[in-house]
Amino acid sequence: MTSELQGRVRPVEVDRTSPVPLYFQVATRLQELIEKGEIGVGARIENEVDLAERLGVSRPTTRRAIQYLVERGMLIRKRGVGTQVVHPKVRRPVELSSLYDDLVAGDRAPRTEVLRLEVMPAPDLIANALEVAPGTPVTWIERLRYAGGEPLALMHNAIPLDVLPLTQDDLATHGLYELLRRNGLTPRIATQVIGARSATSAEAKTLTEKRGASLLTMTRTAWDAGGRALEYGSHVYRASRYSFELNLSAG
Amino acid sequence: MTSELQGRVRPVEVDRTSPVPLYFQVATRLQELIEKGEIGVGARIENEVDLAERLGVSRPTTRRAIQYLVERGMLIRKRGVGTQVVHPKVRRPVELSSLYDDLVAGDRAPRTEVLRLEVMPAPDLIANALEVAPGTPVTWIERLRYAGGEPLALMHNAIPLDVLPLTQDDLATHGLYELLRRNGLTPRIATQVIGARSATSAEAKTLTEKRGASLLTMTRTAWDAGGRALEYGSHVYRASRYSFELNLSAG
DNA sequence: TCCTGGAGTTTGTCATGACAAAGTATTGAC
DNA sequence: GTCAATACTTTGTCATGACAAACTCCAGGA
Repeated sequence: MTSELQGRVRPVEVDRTSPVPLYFQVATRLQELIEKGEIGVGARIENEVDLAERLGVSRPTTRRAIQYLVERGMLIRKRGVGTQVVHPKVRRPVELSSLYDDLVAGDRAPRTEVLRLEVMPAPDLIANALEVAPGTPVTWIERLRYAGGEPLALMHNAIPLDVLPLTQDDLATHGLYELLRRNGLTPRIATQVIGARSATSAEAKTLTEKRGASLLTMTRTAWDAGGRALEYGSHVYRASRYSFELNLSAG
Repeated sequence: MTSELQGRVRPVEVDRTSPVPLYFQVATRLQELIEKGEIGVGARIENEVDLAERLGVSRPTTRRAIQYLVERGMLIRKRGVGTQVVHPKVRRPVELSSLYDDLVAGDRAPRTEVLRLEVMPAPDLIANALEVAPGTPVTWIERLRYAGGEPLALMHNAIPLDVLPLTQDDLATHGLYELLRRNGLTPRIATQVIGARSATSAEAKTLTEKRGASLLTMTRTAWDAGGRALEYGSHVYRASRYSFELNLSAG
């Protein structure tokens, strides 16, 4: 019960000429120390006041750095006690990225086949999800996504025409989210529903599954920072090849 | 193009005698105004400096209140532009709650049947998920969850014995998370994997589904603020009756 | 022995002041 | 009239100072 938990952080230098905010420099450095295990799980880090003084930054700056890691689930703070390492890895909140990006990052050789691409007036269901008037022109896309040479997912998307016109070539070589971002459209908020159902015979054939095989379903609507609906998607994944991973943290 | 977007917030009073932090009072009041539609979607709110002055609080306090709503997806900020309402409802991040709590909240009359409850040494898979030594004593639970009189989910959980001893009676009438919280154990971080598969004949029978019906699967490990693993769960849900809803926001 | 009270530690909240950076709008030159 | 430079607005970052609240620990009294 003495000072066994008093893991002291090593010197952290800040670069005031850098355009990177100081609080972020401090947070990044702390994160490195924790990920490398130099500050072990369970250890308390230096208190805010001392840490600030040693780094030559103000206490609010130090606080903000620590807060950043608290929100990511690495640290917890207790008033009167201190700040403790609870997990050596960053637990990201659920990410807002496309399947394509995920596969690229996971080195699973994605390929996309565009089955259909047409402009049509939005039916009620889609108009409702996108919060636009029924009949608003949208680009309707059906794509088959392969990974490692095998079909993985059948994807249906609707993108309002005035958000972004899309071509077959773009979609064959890039993820939808990448195309959105490239045009300055950044998804910021999304609502998703994840469920499951059995494959229809057409779906089974397309995905090279048996009829009645279990499929994961995901429908999503994504909005940009301005509150404009960018995309509605209704996808089915081969449950035998794919699952969703989530990291949650509660306030 | 004049000032149509300049929705000004009405007077907001702060109560300095209240134990509720000022930033939270301001945030709550702003949230109310937005939810009631008094500040419409797309409207800009007053700038930080003016708002602070009018409320008689400092700019950091105002900033913190606004930041709180930004993180919840109601507002977005742009440097040089201002702060804009993008959504009239709070978009909560994915919640860390149990199915039981959700059903109670949704008024779906949950009922729980405890099929099995025993203490056993943790097998490798579970020990691994809980990050404890293999063989550590855990309480192993199998429960059948009903909603609206019908079976909804078959739930398997492992709780380390030194975290919390459990009895059959407790579990029949309360959700697992409620029991944890009641004993001062608050889940703070969790990792989940959501997938799907076909029901085995035993599962189908228990859940009154046809053999081969699609089931949603969810495995989860939850940790408390101290980084201690509280619970490992492996559940299957009737896909015909249940799906997961998520709200995401990307920084 | 127990437990109550107070001192000390550490994070939580709040104020004030200052400058930087990123947009927007206006003005002026060509 | 068009375009570029400039002024202005608004949020982003940072410092300093102060007090409050929650927790731990130890000493003293019942």
